[in-house]
Amino acid sequence: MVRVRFAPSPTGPLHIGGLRTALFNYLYAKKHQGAFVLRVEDTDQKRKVEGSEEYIENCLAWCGLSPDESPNKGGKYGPYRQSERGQIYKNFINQLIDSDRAYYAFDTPEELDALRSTAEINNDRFMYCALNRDHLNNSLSMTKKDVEKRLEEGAYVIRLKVEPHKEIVVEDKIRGTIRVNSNEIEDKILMKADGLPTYHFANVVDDHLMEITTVIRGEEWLPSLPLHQLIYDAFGWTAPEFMHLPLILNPSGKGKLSKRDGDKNGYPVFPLAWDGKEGYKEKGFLPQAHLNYIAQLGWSIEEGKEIFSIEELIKKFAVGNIQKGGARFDYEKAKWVNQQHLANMSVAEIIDRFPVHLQQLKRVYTDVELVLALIKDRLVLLNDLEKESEVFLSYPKSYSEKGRKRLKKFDIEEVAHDLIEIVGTDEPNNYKELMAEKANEKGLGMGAYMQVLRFAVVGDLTGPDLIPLVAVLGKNVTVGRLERLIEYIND
RNA sequence: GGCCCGUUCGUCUAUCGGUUAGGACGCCAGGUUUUCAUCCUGGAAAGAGGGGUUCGAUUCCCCUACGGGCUACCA
Repeated sequence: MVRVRFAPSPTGPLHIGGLRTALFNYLYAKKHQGAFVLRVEDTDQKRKVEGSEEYIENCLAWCGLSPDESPNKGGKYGPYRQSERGQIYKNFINQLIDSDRAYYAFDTPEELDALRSTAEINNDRFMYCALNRDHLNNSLSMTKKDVEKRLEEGAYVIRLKVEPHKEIVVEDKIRGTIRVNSNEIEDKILMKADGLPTYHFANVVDDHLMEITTVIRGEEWLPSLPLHQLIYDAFGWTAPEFMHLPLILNPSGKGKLSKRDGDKNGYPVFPLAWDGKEGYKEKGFLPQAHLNYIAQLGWSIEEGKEIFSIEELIKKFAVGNIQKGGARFDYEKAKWVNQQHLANMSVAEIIDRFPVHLQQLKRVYTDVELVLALIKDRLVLLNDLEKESEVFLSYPKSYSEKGRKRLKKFDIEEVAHDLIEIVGTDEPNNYKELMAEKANEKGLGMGAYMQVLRFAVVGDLTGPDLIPLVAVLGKNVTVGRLERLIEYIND
């Protein structure tokens, strides 16, 4: 059975890249009727950020990517929080010590820093490895007695004993075979002085214990894949298969998408609001539309088609179509995808699913469907519902400067009076015809009447289909707005 | 610096040796709607560079350039 995991660390909010990793894990699990596991990698207590674990769960919930096993939900492979698995790691690290695949090291961080700086000065790199481990303070270089003494004092780490001059061959489902010489790999720390494992160690132990069959994670992990392979080998375990997803890049400037990019570019990088900043939900994105767009970053789903439901994404998920290069996030296209999803929804569905955005409208109109039918095509984001509702709820709060200028060529007051007469005495069905007559009479274009009417009703030159709009507003309101415009003109 | 991974229109991408290099977003221009939006049609816009292999390279190989990632007792 396929088992995949999404393993974020609660060091802050989940961002777009993390969400896509979660999505791909979810799609892969569902496609193969497997399990989608959420594991919280909180072994670095210093970097832990309050509330971020809950935030991650909330994001997944908003998107409908609900895990089959998680810290909250539990499961038979738990606990699912690494901070609660301390004893497990201790047991397994002892195995490695006993089999001479790992060793104790007593060098202080300061000592190591010093070694690194000197190396850097000499245009070199310090690497803790077979070449120099005999000259450093560890259980391989020291006498047994000294080692015992240092162990009693505490303050030690455990390092992987990497055998030099070996070719390590790893396989990535997206990139193929990768070969690295073990001389390039450091004797990485597996257990820190605080008794907690590093990512590399906890990750391998947990993936093994949780029987993960496929590891789907970001490309930033690719360089440590050979190291992970070495750890699997040290235990004599078979490694799962790996898929390293291309990174999501910052649209402007350089590097991968980061927290700060949101502020700079004026759009969110988080699914939900965080730290007072709006997320995609608050901006009015539909979760399925957001996932649809994110899925396309680095994955060509199907030629000539862009809009997919989650069910379709599951059905079509295939490793072979995943891109190798990083993809830049494009907010404009993300919005377009949302617009398409909204357009594909029926008026009834929108009313049913987003009552919050329609509260005002419902208070005034008994037939909200009628109103929504007029504005549905104009919606890009869900929040546009409020914006588009305004014209149905209140007189124009202001008149656009652009509109003013455009209408200057007409005698607005005269046209408005004609319109009051038309609207006040006849039915919407006849408006156009009557306007045409008047226009003809005055030697004006039909546009003059339509535009002045729109300007009076909306306060701008854009808005829903005008005659149906006026029909919904009713005579009194429309005439009132025309009178208001005349007042404004004469002001 | 070292190691690893990448590189097709501005952006996301199609192409699995032979194509006028296709689509989408955005942009521009027309059309429909005697209004707005939607919609429709058209346009500009790409294989990083250099070597090979081949009858033929965007496609396969090598080099260079560029981009990205990693290089912590972070994940």
